Amino acid sequence: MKILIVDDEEKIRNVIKEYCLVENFEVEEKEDGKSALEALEKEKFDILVLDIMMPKMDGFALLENIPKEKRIPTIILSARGDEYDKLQGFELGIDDYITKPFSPKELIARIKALSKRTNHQDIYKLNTLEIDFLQHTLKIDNKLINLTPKEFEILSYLIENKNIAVSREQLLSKLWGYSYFGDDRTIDTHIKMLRNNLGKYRNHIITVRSIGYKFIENEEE
Amino acid sequence: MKILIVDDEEKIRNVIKEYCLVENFEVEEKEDGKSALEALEKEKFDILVLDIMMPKMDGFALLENIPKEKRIPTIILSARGDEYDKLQGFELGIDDYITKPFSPKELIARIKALSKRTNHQDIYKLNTLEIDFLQHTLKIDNKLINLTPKEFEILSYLIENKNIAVSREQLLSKLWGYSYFGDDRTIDTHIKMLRNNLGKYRNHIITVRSIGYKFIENEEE
DNA sequence: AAAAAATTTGAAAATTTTGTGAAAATTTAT
DNA sequence: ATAAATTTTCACAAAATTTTCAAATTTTTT
Repeated sequence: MKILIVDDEEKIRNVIKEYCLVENFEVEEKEDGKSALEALEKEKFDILVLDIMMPKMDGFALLENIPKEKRIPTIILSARGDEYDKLQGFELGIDDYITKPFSPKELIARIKALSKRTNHQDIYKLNTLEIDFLQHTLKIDNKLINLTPKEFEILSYLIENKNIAVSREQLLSKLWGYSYFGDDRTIDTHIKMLRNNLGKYRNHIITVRSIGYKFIENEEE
Repeated sequence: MKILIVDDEEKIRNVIKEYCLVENFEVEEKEDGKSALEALEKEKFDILVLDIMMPKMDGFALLENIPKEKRIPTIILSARGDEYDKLQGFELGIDDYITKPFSPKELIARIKALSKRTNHQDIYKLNTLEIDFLQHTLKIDNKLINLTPKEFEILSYLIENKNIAVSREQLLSKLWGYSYFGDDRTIDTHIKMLRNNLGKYRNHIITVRSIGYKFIENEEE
């Protein structure tokens, strides 16, 4: 999860950033609209946290200037009780709204909630590979591939964290649950089966030595 | 889809309307309870979006004054944190509520969700399989199949959620009720009977291992 | 180049989950 | 009240999945 924070006050940015890092969110911070726009141009973010009151280009102006196809779920930070802000913001299609002063915990909660309701993909496609999370199915070349539950879980998790190395411990704790006392290497066996089942897509699962595995979207060098 | 919006604030109405139009919903707006009642009298709406706090006749009063046969799925707009509102509203049979300030995107999402769960069809057909949800009948090859009530409920639920894996817990909570302390496996037995009764359509009920079951529309390769 | 470390792999063992028939319990109809 | 129908429980078999383990392989380090 990658978050862009735009606020002119450094203190606020730092607080938010700190909390985000605890949650393992990737964070980029900008202090004005212009540099924020540049960042949005270059990188892909999941969520935008945006202060309304900023010198030069304010939050609304920024929103208006984001090209349509680059718009992302946005949480607005604004001064308390500013009804006018709210309405304006709504018209521009913001997704949530929190008034200053706010508790960083609440902001985090809202970020999570927002990402959950916007980034809930039902289907993931990569060329002819297609995962339907609702149906619990994997298709390759339009043919159903039968995955075991664990294989499906692992694949889902890797894809949720695509392009990110996921450790064995992480997999174990997320997919097996808190107290698992089995062999680390169990995962390897599942990965083996998973790779076999992925057929020609098998090398999208990369082993990251001494860490774990990652699912890559683009077969890189 | 036709929506009636009742709110005394013009700005809010406009925002909602705009978003609804993007979704191709038909919209009618009223600014008070009285004119809303008249509109409900005259036209047929699919969903009512209703502000609680209004001068003269408030939202609750409006709900109470809608004749029983004219009542429609309702989403309440209420001031944040007003717990009392929520409860009162629920007792009157509202279907969802959202607190102000709200994101219009979320409202749209809720409207869609609500319409999905209330506007269910009366009849479902798949080749020569035909379910009449009103009559509670199942026909295959034009022959009546006698299902027990539970079997019919399960089949209905699976079909309402066709192509989605449904967990045993979900089935239990939806079909048996909140607090059921029986055996999970009861469901399996019902599924067994259901499959037998479905005859040649038996393999439209797929078991999703470690989850539950799903009804698939297309027998996939 | 050898040793060490980490991963892959195949096969077997252990475990879990599901299908099914029959009986018991409960509800509904006669 | 009795019979019939429905629902639930249960246990065992069957099927599928998960785990273990050790040898083989690959990669990294010394």
